[in-house]
Amino acid sequence: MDAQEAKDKFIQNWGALGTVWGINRTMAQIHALLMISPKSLSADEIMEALQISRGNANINIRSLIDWGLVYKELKPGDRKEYFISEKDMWVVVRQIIVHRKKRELDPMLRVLDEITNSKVPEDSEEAIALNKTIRDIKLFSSKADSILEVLVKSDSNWFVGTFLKMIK
Amino acid sequence: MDAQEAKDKFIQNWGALGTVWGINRTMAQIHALLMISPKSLSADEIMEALQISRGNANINIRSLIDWGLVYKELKPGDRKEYFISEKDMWVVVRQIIVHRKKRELDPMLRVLDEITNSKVPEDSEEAIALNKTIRDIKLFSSKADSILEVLVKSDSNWFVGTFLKMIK
DNA sequence: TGTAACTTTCACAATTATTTGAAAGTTCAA
DNA sequence: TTGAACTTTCAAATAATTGTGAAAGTTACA
Repeated sequence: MDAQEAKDKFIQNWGALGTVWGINRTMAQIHALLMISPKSLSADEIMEALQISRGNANINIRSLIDWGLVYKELKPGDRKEYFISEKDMWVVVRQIIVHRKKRELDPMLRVLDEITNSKVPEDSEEAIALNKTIRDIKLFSSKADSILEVLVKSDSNWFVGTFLKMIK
Repeated sequence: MDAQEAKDKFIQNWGALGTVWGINRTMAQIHALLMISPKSLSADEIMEALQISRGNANINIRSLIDWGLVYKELKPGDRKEYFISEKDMWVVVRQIIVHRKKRELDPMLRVLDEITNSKVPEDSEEAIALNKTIRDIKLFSSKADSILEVLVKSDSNWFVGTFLKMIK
């Protein structure tokens, strides 16, 4: 396998993985491309490498910046913007967790609270089961939330080290 | 809010959450419906409650069984199959992790191994960066894998308890 | 066996998500 | 200011996913 082939394979697969992680294919591919690029790339270079349109490139680069996975780099004396990716896997995963927690877990918890606070009368077996399910999810989520908080705030080495010690 | 309204709201939102978690809307809705149902339901009851077709109900019920989130229940003297869901949130999340790890993480790691084993010549800055990225991802994944293994094998109370103690 | 009750399959339809590309907007050096 | 270089937007096109429903398949029991 030559270098180009290996690169393509990596980008393709990272893209496929992204789709099942709530990250669209192009966004994940741009991220893959930047992760394996030793230097920052311009929008045009990204469009060229992945054969995508300007609009598509623009939107997905912005999303990546939004997620904290890609940074802008301005070169003095050049009007173009260049992009460089976060390369520390720990930080990458952390950013994804933070972002998705905010986008998905939090709204769900809001809905559950809304239902809880509206005091659905427990006048049927069904209503009781609903309330119990909601209580369970909230309890579980608050635990998951604490764990994710720690995970997000801690340093990779500390976390993995302590964790692996704990299970011995 | 009455009980029906609360139920619908819960089902709708659980469905929406599913879509961003690699689980399709209907599959998540059926799961929600079963989670808040104190008794097992037949395919017809599910179709009726969610207003979906027989084919759709069938396929998604099978997937849920596949994921280990729903169980068949056979009532003596009744040819129909009834379905009941896993209600322990810890088990639900665990099953999802197991299933997705198998479906997503493992194939990615296979691709990375394939690239590594094909010995891409490190004859350019790019090829070096690619190899480094792949090494990093593999290192990270193997750590994540150990952690998930423990998480999957352990009991909820033990896990959360030990974890929260550890971070104090 | 025959047949009624139930489950599964699958071609096509509907829906949803993504991408394109051209036009509008912005920025900055002259 | 102007206009060239660059970025952003968005309506329409395309692609991908999901859902439908009727027909085929399966099963159990008379």
